[in-house]
Amino acid sequence: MKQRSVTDEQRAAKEAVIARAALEAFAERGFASTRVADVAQRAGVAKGTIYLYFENKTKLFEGVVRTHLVPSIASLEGLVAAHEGSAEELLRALIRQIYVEILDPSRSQVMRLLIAEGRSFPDLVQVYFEQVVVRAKTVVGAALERGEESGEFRRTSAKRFPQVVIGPVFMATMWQMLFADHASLDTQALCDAHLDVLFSGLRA
Amino acid sequence: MKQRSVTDEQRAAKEAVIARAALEAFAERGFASTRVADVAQRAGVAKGTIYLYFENKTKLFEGVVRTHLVPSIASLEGLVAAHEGSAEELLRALIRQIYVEILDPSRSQVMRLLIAEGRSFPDLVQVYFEQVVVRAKTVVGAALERGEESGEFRRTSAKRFPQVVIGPVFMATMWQMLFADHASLDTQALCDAHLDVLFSGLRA
Amino acid sequence: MKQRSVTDEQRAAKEAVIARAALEAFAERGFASTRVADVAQRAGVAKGTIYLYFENKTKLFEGVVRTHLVPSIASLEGLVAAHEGSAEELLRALIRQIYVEILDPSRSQVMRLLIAEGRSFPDLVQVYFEQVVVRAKTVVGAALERGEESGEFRRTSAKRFPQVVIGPVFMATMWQMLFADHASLDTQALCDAHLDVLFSGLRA
Amino acid sequence: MKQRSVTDEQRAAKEAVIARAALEAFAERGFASTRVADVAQRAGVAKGTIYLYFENKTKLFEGVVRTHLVPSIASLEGLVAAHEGSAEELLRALIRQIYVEILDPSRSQVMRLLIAEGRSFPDLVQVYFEQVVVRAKTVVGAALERGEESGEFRRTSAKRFPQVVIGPVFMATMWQMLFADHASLDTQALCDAHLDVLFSGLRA
DNA sequence: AATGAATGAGAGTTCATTCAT
DNA sequence: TATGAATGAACTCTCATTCAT
Repeated sequence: MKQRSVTDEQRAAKEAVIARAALEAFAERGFASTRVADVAQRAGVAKGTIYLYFENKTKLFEGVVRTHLVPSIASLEGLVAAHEGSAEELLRALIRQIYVEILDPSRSQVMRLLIAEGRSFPDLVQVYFEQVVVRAKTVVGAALERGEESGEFRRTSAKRFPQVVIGPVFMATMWQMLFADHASLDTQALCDAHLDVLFSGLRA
Repeated sequence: MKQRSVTDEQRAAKEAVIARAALEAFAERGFASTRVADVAQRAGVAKGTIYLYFENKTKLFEGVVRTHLVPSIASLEGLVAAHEGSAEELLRALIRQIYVEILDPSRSQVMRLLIAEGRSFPDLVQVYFEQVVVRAKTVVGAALERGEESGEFRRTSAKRFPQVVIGPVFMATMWQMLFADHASLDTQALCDAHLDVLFSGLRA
Repeated sequence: MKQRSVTDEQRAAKEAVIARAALEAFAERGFASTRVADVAQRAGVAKGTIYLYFENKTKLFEGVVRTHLVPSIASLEGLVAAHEGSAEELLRALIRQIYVEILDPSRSQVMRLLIAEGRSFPDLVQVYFEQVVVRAKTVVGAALERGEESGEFRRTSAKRFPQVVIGPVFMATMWQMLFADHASLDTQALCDAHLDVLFSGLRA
Repeated sequence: MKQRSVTDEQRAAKEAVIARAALEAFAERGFASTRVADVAQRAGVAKGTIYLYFENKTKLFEGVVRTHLVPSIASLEGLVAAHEGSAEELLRALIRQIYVEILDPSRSQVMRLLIAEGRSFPDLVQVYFEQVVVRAKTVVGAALERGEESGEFRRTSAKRFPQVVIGPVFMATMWQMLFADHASLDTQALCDAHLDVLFSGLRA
């Protein structure tokens, strides 16, 4: 048992190494242009070893993306569940947290990969939609709802369209990935500007 | 002369047919996964014919993207130059127009392609940045500035970050491309919600 | 009639232009690497025009080689038939003429082409063998025979192997084609040395 | 160490198999007409395997030719260095050895390839010129010189033109490659006739 | 379990040949 | 008769995947 468990740990560890290498490689070159040999080299293993951990290149991609998909939303949901103060405070905290999460390189790389390869991986898109997008939308929607209920926020149709609230965060991520070389954003200042305009716009 | 002009026209026409087919194919599958033969079939020509119009697959991609890159900003700049009413009216008109432009399939497909393949085509990214992004940013920034000057808008740092204003439009586009199958957006309603929140947030 | 004859002349003239262009192109790049479009450009006609004069690329090659194959031997045969002086004088004249003929660029290019492409064009090799090689061998053999009969030359087996007599000429041609850039031969001096050694070797 | 050395041997062995197959294929069809798949089939490996040993088709050709280029001259140079008898004996031995070397199929095939493809591979021609031609010329020239110095040979300009001495050997090779089917040479008898005429011509 | 040599399907590209003009 | 745009077969080269070691 102990023996096996050690082996399992080792296996999981190497799988993680490969997955990390794969994410970087895919993010850098896209799915089709990434060679399995590249991933192997980055991971410091031989080409054939990849196939001991992942069935094929497609499964490798799916595995890697899935791995990096889910974990971030729970913390947002936790914020909402735990929060006891004003709706504005809650929404501010949420948005700031979203900025943090989404600007994390491996998270934004996954988003980029989904935008790039989504057409070829509809299952991944669906998982992402259900596990991330819908939940994030729900969380933000709930905060907006709470603010309207409490009378803090005007009644707007924003709660039906949390995209209005999230849009700038999303755009900032894409901007950084594409244009950081040309004009890097001061995301902290952008976040402040975003919150300033947003809450002026929402307040009753 | 007439003869030649007809030939040139024909050439341009066929080049356009190929370019259109290529845009669709690249948008659907990405650069690397798109086979030249696919583009040919879509365009209704033989594989070899592509090479009479484009030097190679890379040049085809660049050509197609470049073709669809530029044209939309001039109309926005025209709006600003011609506008005589309030800053709010101007900005509303601008944003509505951006929604229209950006949601146009060929325009949004090009954006998606740039996000997907930008790492491999830095020149294209640069052109897009200079010809589209900077100009759009300038236009929106100018409208915000005008509103602050006239006292219509509060003094916020939004004018330094037009991304706050544009973000929702951008997100709507990406949403439609990725999630239209799962939950298509009512972009008209979203635009209204966006403008509602935005101008409440901006007004002095 | 006149009309037709003029047309025929024109046809023959253009065919000759194409053939000349083809010879140059083939000599420069070999059969497989020569593009029909290259020949057309050299000849100053359009690609399709070639096919009005030659059935296909292979026939073009065969035609061109055949055209340049035959004409040179008759003059040698004429020399032998007409000669009345000593066998040495005859053989000297023959060899000098062979130097002249064989070093002519178009003739040596044809030889090179046959060496290069012979395996793929056995018919051409056969024609060359029968129309050129055998006849040249016969001519030289006859001169040697005549010298032995007259007592001018020792009886050697050279008459069975005119290659011994011709070899240096042949080698000089190949040398010039391959090594002219590195060390061009003084073919006149080489011819003199050749004749010097040869006739000292042959004389009774 | 042992392990690695076995691997190296295996690698070298397979490379040699491929090189041999390639030489045959190129000799038979020329560079451009030879398909990499043909070489692979001859070598009994898959198409892709060729590329594990040679960068591309051109490098394969160059490698193969280079491999078969050099080795033969050293033995001739050895003959000259070691010889102690008469110049005639030396030159006879040299020429007989040249007949042996040059008529060896792989050697003559390489010569044919250089004649055929030299225009496209000037580097190979240069190597051949420097490593083979110049050295052979020097060796033969030295033997001639020695004969003149010792008073065995007349003073002729043959020593400036060893082509006069080598020509028949060279021609015999080409003859065999092109015309063996039509009239195979008795190279032994030709060599005898050659030496007979040559030394009668050279003797003082 | 790990390796990396070997495989061969598949892609980009070229070019001999055709044919509408 | 002459053109050159169009075709598609055939080629080189790559790379996901397998498998003997």
